[in-house]
Amino acid sequence: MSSSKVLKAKSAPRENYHHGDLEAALLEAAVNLVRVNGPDHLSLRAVAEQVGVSPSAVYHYFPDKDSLISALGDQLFIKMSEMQRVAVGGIRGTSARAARLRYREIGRTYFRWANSEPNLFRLMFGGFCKIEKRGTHESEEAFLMLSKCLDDLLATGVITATMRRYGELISWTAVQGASTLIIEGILPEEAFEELLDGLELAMRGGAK
Amino acid sequence: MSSSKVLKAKSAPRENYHHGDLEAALLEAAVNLVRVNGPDHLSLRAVAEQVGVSPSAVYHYFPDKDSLISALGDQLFIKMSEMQRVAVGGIRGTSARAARLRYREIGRTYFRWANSEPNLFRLMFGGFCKIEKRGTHESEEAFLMLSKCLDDLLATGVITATMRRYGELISWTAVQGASTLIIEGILPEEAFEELLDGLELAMRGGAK
DNA sequence: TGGGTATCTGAATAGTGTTCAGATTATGGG
DNA sequence: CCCATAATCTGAACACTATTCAGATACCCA
Repeated sequence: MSSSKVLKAKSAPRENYHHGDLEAALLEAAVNLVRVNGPDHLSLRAVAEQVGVSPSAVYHYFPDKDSLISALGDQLFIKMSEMQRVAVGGIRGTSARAARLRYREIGRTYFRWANSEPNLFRLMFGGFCKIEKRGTHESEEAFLMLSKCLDDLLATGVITATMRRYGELISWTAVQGASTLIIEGILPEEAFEELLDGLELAMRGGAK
Repeated sequence: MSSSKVLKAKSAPRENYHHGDLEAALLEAAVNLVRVNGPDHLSLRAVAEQVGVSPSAVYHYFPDKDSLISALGDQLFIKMSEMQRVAVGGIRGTSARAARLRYREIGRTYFRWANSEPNLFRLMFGGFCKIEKRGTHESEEAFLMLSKCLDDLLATGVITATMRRYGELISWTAVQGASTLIIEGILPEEAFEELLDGLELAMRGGAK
């Protein structure tokens, strides 16, 4: 199945027995394999082999294969919320225009992440990583970012107070759902910008 | 891992060599296993064993394990759109109230399906089944049902013409996303009804 | 320097998807 | 009715997987 041999870890190609910090190297190797082969079809042995270590070595850092995947999921949630912070931070200003751009950019970043790395997105939201308390925490951070963005929209008079109440929920779920439906080939890619148009319009109105 | 032995296929417990129609029996066994163990962790051998057949027999009906899963996905898409038809058909009348109830019921049925069988939902939308042309077809059928429902809402003056344009996209993606986020434990279950409230409100307004 | 400990290996077990030669049964034509 | 042919299923094999554990290795601190 594996047509081309991948090179070992870049940080420590052939160190003496003890590998600097395996845990990180394993996660890095795993994320690359998942990206290519999907969250199912991840092989523990392949991860170990790519790092240049015995399969058994993995079990000193993760009790399970599923635990490795869960840890990977946590890492991806953090990475994703960092991308959001960068994206929204890149648009400055207190004008209504800036607030609207920020709103759209939050959604776009979410979708771009999903669309550029579908297999990682599937890992995060496909029931692979058992979220106990960690993942929820990171998700709430992204949620707060969206919440703050909607506050700006309300302050600048772009959205109504009524829709402010439901804006978070609708925006988040719609962007999440669109990401899934598009990467699974059920919705066309162009649908996403259209969705953003619709969402912005919906946020404007909504009063009885 | 398997604590309790499951009984053989009900239709033909121990027929003579040739099993009436395997393909259906295999799919039925597979859907039960996926429901319990998740779309990953599905074992071809376990499917064969539950039907009471050799593992090799599967390959006369499906070239692959992934093909079996894809076929299962197709079946689930059909089943889901049938549930939608039943749900929306149960609410009759041309009043605005009936139209609103239908709108909510479409979303609820979608979510109820996801929430009651999370592993089947994950199979459908988690990148397991490679949709070529089939899955899209069934999805479009469900899409048309929602579309017709929105037409009723427009005709009875519940929603504005502007939001009619984006209503399908927003509603579908939001319900899809909420289903995912809730079954993965990221959003609380109560959020769904709140989302429906918000969606209904959003459909009402939206005009500039 | 030596002892203790964290780290990693090698081999073994049980289970997986997949292939293929051959056994078994159904089916249709004489 | 019987036989040849085709469809269906089995058994064993291969390469691969996760997981366990006794033991080898290298680091670190006393």
